[in-house]
Amino acid sequence: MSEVRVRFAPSPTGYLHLGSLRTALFNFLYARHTGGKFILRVEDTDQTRYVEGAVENLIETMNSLGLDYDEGPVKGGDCGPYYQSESLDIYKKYALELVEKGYAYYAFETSEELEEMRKMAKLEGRMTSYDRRGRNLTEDEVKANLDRELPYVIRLKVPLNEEVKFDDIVKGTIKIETNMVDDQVLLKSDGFPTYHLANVVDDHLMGITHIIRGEEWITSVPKHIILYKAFGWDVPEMVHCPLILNPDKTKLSKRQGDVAVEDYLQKGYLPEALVNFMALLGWHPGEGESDELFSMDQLIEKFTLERIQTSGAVFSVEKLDWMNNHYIKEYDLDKLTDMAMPFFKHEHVDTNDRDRIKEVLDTIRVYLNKLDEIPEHIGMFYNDEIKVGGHQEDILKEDTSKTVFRELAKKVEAMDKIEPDAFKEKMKEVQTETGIKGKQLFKPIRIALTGSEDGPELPKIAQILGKDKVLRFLKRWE
RNA sequence: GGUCCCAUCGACUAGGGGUUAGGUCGUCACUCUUUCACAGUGAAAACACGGGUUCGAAUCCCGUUGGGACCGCCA
Repeated sequence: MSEVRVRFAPSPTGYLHLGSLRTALFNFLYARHTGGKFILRVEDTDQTRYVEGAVENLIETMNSLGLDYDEGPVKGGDCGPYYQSESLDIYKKYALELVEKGYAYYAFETSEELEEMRKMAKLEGRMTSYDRRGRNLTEDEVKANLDRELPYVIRLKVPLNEEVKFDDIVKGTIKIETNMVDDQVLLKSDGFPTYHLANVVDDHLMGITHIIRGEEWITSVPKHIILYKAFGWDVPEMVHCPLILNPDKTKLSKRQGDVAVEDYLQKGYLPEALVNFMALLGWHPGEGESDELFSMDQLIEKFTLERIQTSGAVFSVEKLDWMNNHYIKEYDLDKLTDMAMPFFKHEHVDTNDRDRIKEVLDTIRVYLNKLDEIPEHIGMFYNDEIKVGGHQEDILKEDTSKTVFRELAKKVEAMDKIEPDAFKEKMKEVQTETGIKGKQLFKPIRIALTGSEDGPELPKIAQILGKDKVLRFLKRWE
């Protein structure tokens, strides 16, 4: 069997959609699993949707997720160009070839006419596709129109009364009557190809063996197969992945939450967690596998097309959060600190004191579902004074509390600097000496030091706060 | 509306003729921790429905219902 060649072919709309990420990931995993090639191709055939910097952004995002491609923009390869907008003449040549062979034809309707046609069809409850009227034009009429330089498109001449059948690796055998297939525009009046033409031509020219993409494409496969046959080309294997869904089971959309991978990265979801989580949406390693935490290497090793699910999967942030928290807890502290830096900076924390930030981060990471929650948890380490009110203040003003503060302060004063174990020891001593214990002992200290009733272990907090601050906070209530 | 796809706990899923239908997230309870979180233990929680086939169906077939995708000179 020849080498596997798969491609991820996004249109550069400005950001990487979660659904696209999953498609890219499956392509990537399959290529790496089989030792094949993963190709990135930019489908920029819609001039009206050109977005500045989209490709750079896309590549950057893919890189940060560890999805490196073998051929594509910037990197190059033997099957370029990898921007479709750079091979307009090729698509045109193929479109013309089709016309010549009788598999396609010129059509001269304007967008407005088509719009009208669709409206009527909808009104009458008919299929809204093109009514194939352009097929009735005589050769002379076409020639005359062309001579007059009327704007034209080239449309696919779908063979009527046939059945197109194909085997999808995840969906199984699918049959569609050609009468239901639209005479799709292949070449637009601006000279650009549509997705359908460009996709088929490029997939063939680039030697793509497996088309792995979202299920939303499944109804256009017949058009593509008709094209492959018209050209006399082999049809690649079809692999249509189930959609990723909103909680209401509709196709994942912007309206119902963040959909751009960049947004998730920015919020502090770790690339490893994102990859791990997305891989499990619509895919599962199979029987006997109860674990769900996989590194990229493990995913590559386990990934097969046959284990892709048939039905759509709801994107659940709760599980992503859990998984991300897991990765945050396990992550290399130095790398995590690097990633966390922007969030500290944003809170105006002195980022020169990296060691201290590292310590803070290490003690709060257990609380973090994502890095952007850092601000909620670091306040207590950077307070200059503690603000309390209500029943917390009442607790601090208890006689027993004052005793605790006085005695503890004395002991802290005698310390060189605060080590967690030593601090704990001192608290114990205060307990035995004063007879104050339990909540009466710990709660006031916690509130005095942090202004909060919960958080990480007190000794750890005391250490990070340092002797001076601890004393100052304690003495305020003596 | 037409065509196509899909159907196991709330979510992600395992299983795929005989199982107490398993795991993970979430939820709840308990334990641990003098707090919260983490961790641990446990609980509640599912085969959409109706017909076949079969000794036996969640599993195979058909239908119904429900959901979804697509029906652009967007991709």
